[in-house]
Amino acid sequence: MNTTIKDIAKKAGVSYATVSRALNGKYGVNPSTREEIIKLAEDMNYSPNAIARGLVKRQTHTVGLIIPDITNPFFPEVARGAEDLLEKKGYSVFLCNSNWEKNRENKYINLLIEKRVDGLVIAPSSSIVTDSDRKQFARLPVVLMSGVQAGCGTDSVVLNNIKGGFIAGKYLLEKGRRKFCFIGGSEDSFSVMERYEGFMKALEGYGSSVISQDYVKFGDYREKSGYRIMKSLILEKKIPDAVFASNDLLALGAIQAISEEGFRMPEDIAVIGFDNIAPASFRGVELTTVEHPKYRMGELAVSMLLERIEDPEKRGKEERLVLDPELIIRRTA
Amino acid sequence: MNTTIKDIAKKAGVSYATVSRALNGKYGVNPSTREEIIKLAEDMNYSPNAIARGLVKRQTHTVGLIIPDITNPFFPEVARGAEDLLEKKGYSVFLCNSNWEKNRENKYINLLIEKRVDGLVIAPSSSIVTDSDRKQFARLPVVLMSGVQAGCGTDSVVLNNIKGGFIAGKYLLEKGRRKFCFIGGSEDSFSVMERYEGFMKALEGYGSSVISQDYVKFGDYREKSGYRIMKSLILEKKIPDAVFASNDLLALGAIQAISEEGFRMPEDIAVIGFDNIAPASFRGVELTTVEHPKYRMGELAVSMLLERIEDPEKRGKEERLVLDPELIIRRTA
DNA sequence: GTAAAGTTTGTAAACGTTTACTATACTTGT
DNA sequence: ACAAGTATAGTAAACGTTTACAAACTTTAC
Repeated sequence: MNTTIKDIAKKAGVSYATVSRALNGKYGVNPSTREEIIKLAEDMNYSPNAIARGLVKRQTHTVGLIIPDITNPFFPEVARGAEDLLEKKGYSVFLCNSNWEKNRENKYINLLIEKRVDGLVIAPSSSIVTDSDRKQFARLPVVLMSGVQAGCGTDSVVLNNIKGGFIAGKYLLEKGRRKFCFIGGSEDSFSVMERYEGFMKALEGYGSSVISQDYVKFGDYREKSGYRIMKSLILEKKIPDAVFASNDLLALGAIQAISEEGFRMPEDIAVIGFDNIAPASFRGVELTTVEHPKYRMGELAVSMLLERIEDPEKRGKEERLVLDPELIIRRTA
Repeated sequence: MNTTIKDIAKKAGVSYATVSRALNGKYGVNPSTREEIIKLAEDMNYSPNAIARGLVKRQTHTVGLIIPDITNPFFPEVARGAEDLLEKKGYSVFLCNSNWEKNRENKYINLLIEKRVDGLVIAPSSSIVTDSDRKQFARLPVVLMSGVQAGCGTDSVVLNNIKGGFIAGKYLLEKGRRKFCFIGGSEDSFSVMERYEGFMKALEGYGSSVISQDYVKFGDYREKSGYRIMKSLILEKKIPDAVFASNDLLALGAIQAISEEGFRMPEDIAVIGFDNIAPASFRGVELTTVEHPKYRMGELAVSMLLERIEDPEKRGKEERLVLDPELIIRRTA
């Protein structure tokens, strides 16, 4: 069994209140007894029980981080940004993969509330915030990240996706491209649609001459999906001169199909991805893409959360932090 | 304030022991009262306090996962394997990045012990297990992963690195390569040295004619390091016909240097990496490498840990699970 | 009709802390 | 020498559960 404060008290011949005070550096205990107690604690291999402390203090110094999938190269950086700041502030973090399932996400939210985390950072599996979500979010500070609609009723930190799509489209246009293709992840995804919207906005004025609806395709967020979409487009003899994918994985898949079919990049077809995940910068890939400050996003989300945990005043104002994207020009466009 | 069991008891007009029993599906409460209590709990938005429960049951259904860096593409898969199984078993997981710092790792171990996790899965930042480690590990079930020496005194799941190095060397030899280069991460890393050892074993009988000491280089585990090492080797006119890197990131860096310098792969120089991280399979990369069952490793480590948590009998036997590597032949060798 | 057994409920202690309140023993200043 | 203040320590309640034990009531069996 673990040593407790009472064991120490007994050995030191004092009450356990004194031990608590001594160990927590509180005012009002004789320096010599304090010293003795600290030494005793060390000798007895004492480790304070954070569970018991959490019960009385009603806070656990723990937060939950719910993301769709840590295996998706977008999220490790977000997680790292979050964790680094949390660690510095003395918090621990529960990692939860929702696996893009609303159901698993909800189960986790409930579980974390039961475990009395001090707050929640969520990169939601789906853009829509349900009533049941809202009910849960009322119980504790929550900050949403990435792909969250304005007016969702919760604090959030997001990317300016519209701008991201816009700068990609604008660049391609300036490079003289005139036959565009858009490959998106899920049509239900808010951020995908925003990127699409921004992209189309850049193309305004050029109208349907530069992008026709059968060059706009949706799948899931995976490489394979980008590959399949691009491949079948090419096989149908629909050859664009520029492809904008709503994320890098999709773009990577598209690249694979494009080079398999013998087209050169960017000469024949230019490709721009989104997010600037690590593999995008590898030699032999060198994907032109839109930078998404992932680490920063995780960090900011946590910083907002901590503010709200520490100061209840700041809660419920539905603040929205918007990060700026940036075009990273490499080989493929 | 959150609803407690007592609030429910008051409203239902029963003692709170009864509420506890009802909610936990324990034997011995009248079906109709139980139903009423459950309904009441729902209406009152009751969420059981896992902290309080943890205090009395002396278990938290929580484990800690300490890894060097979730941003390193090796670890997300490990983490996912761990988390998937834990989730299924009703456990939550603390994610901790040691950032390869022994100091941060130790801080985390202490913190997690304070938070009374039921067990720990650690991918250590350094291969050596110190006395202070051992002292902490005696307090709770611990399973070590990856790069852990036999005889370290703790249960572990590892890869057969020697075999991994061996099959890489053997394959290269069979392909007629005769001028080898080895690029390793830290020399202090046990798994790097094992991979080296296996590699050299394959080359036995050929002796120093095929690999000289100035073709054996160490750096850190990052892409940049592989790039730098390979680049300077080539600039010194030391041109091997085969490179074996102790991990894929290093190999990716080496590839970059090699193609920048105008050599063809595998014709001029063959490259084999290690771990088979996701980017290794991308088009334009297609790195030949040694598969490391990462997801499985996370899963197995957790499964061992859970065994030990649930059955104290199984503790302290220093069991060692060894996974088998496998050569994945792609473009670069 | 009653003893035995079973069902349902309540009481109270325990888990390991923190902390408000109280009590005692020293210091000071006058 | 004594009132007032200060430094140090102790007591006990609280945090929200679970659970051993006891109590009350209901069935069942004969």
